[in-house]
Amino acid sequence: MGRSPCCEKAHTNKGAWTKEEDDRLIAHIKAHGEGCWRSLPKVAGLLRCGKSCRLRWINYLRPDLKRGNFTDEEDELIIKLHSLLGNKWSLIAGRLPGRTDNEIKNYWNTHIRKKLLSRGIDPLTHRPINEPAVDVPANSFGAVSNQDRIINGFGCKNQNDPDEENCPELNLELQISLPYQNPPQPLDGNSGRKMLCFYCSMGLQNSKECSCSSGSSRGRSSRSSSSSDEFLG
DNA sequence: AATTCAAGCAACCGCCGACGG
DNA sequence: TCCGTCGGCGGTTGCTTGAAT
Repeated sequence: MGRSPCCEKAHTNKGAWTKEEDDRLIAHIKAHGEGCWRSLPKVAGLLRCGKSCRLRWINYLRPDLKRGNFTDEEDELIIKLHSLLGNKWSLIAGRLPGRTDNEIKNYWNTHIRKKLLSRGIDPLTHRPINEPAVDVPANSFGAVSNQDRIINGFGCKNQNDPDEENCPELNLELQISLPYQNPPQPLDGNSGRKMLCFYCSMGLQNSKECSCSSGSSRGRSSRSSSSSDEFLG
């Protein structure tokens, strides 16, 4: 007695998607929206598993996807988020508009891991590689010490009292907020570039510590709940 | 020019939690 | 409360492409 398969595998295509399949999927979603993935293939006339359709749409066909290389800013943001969240790719992707969890996961494994290794940082723990081994759980999420945060450039220690946290906002007690979208950003007077404080770069515009601005409004989706609205609240 | 190897990426697999009956 | 279904997620696989020999 195993779990029933997600679809009838004997009559589904696998492997790379053809242009025709893509077109069918796009046309169907444009006409009917993202409805029930399980029934979508049948309705759309696709010989594909519903999961496969969903993956193809989310990772490749969605119109709001940002294709192309990652910027240095995106690199650094991914590194910061990974040090805080671990391999929670969907959460990380939520902070990078136009990027998908799969894309970020692949990018991490192929580029950022090497980048960190070349800096002498263990991509798993975000610790210096030659630092004496400490008892670190396999999952680095939650295992990142204050020292690590300082090492990685977002120290939150109170300089006067190392035992006191200055950043209650970084209590990532698994309260998830929605991806922030285009918060108001002050301009750097010299370069004209938009400068974000750390809190904004992490999507924490509502943070008391935010030095950029206040009162920004953010988009909401149907999945939001009153508790998850208050990220780190 | 042919072959081998490695890197990059799209797609698949299986597990888990949420939800509804 | 239990059970089945579904969507979503993270890990992994395998194909494609380009570099090296």
